[in-house]
Amino acid sequence: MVSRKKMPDRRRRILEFIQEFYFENGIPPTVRDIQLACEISSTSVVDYNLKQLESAGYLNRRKEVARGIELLDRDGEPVSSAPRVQIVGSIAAGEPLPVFSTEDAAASAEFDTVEISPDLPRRHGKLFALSVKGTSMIDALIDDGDVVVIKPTSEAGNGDMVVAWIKDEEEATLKKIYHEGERVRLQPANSTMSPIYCDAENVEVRGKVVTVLRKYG
Amino acid sequence: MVSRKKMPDRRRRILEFIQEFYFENGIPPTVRDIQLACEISSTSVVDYNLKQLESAGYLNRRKEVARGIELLDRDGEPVSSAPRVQIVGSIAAGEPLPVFSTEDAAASAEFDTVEISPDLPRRHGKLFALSVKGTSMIDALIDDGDVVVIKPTSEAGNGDMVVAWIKDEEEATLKKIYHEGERVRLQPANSTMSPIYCDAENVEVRGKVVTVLRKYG
DNA sequence: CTGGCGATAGAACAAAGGTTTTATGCCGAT
DNA sequence: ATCGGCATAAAACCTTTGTTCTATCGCCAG
Repeated sequence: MVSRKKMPDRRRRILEFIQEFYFENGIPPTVRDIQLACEISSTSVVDYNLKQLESAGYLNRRKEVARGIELLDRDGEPVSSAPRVQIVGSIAAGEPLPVFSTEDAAASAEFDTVEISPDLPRRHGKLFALSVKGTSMIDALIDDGDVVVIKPTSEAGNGDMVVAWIKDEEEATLKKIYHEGERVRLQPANSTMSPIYCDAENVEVRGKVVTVLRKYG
Repeated sequence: MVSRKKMPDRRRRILEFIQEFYFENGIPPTVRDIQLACEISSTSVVDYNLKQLESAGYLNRRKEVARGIELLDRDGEPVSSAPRVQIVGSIAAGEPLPVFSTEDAAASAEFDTVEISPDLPRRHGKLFALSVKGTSMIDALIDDGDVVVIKPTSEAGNGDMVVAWIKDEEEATLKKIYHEGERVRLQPANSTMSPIYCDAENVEVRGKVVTVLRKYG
């Protein structure tokens, strides 16, 4: 994998400028745009730093193409203007959760997708989605038909909204999680509802909820 | 305004290619990319058609800039890769609603914005957003801190989720609306809750809710 | 001190790509 | 027939922009 540490100031500045420029103009900057903005004396210096950024995995350069810089997200994927995530299944009380791994999802192309805001993959990397079946998540303010976007992980900090699988109930649910020693508190997002307490052994975190999508009309 | 009718086949093809190319590559095509893809014998023909498309309001051309084509949406606004809508205020029970008109919002630049999925403005045109203060919309499955994206309109069909202002209660709310003769039924999104009935005269629709944004973490 | 390495410079080159000029075929209106 | 607009052509032109070459500077380990 690519190293992601100490980057020279100027290099960081260049990268930030590219992101900002692309965001504002919808096209990548030229080498000379960068040169000007970052007060660099020579285009060759820009080129040098771009090459460094490229081999560090921050961006891609289309050869001999005007404005050929292509920004990459943390997984090395191009930052698309209309990112989509796959809906790998549904979540409902009492139904097993679909297994979702990066490989699986990439391999099986036959899933629905939803378009999401571009900054989500920028911030969280690879994401998946589940559609919610039924109103069993209503205490988490999530309705039938809503789509929850999930960052796969088995670790969760206190207060994270997670996809939790409660083993002995055979039930999947969306709750805020709090580790309290031997047990786990699952708190509905709806503050008027009461929490659930479970044995820590009995709860499996499958992912963190990044956002909820609900469309009307 | 710009006329939007009978467009020569080739011109339409060019426009579609630009959209497709930009979508797939994240950068606009060059004149020669278009020439090749649309099987046109000369760059000048492409240029000619681009000029036509430009004066018809479909796109913008940055002069003397490589890959300077900028697609415009139906309002003549650049199709940004990361569209943002302004949060023109907040919505809460018992507080007046901010006035939102296209002109107002464009003029006063000092608002927060949220990034939204690009297909929303494509489908709905100009949009606004309100941040929800307090838990008074909890029956509509909308939490404190959520942001609702709104298409401004005073008309609403049955079943639309709308921003409704109830005059004599001096209260703004988010509900599904149903016209029932002399009166209006305001139905919470949460199916376990009961509807409210109001006099039709007493309810003002300010806009339709297009989507709800809720972020975790 | 000194060779090596990361970073910077200045200048020039060459390909990519926007723009222009001039000419031609195809109508529909006069 | 013919004039004018619309659309198409071919070729050249020239700016923009990626790329390369060579040299220098600071720093650090040997």
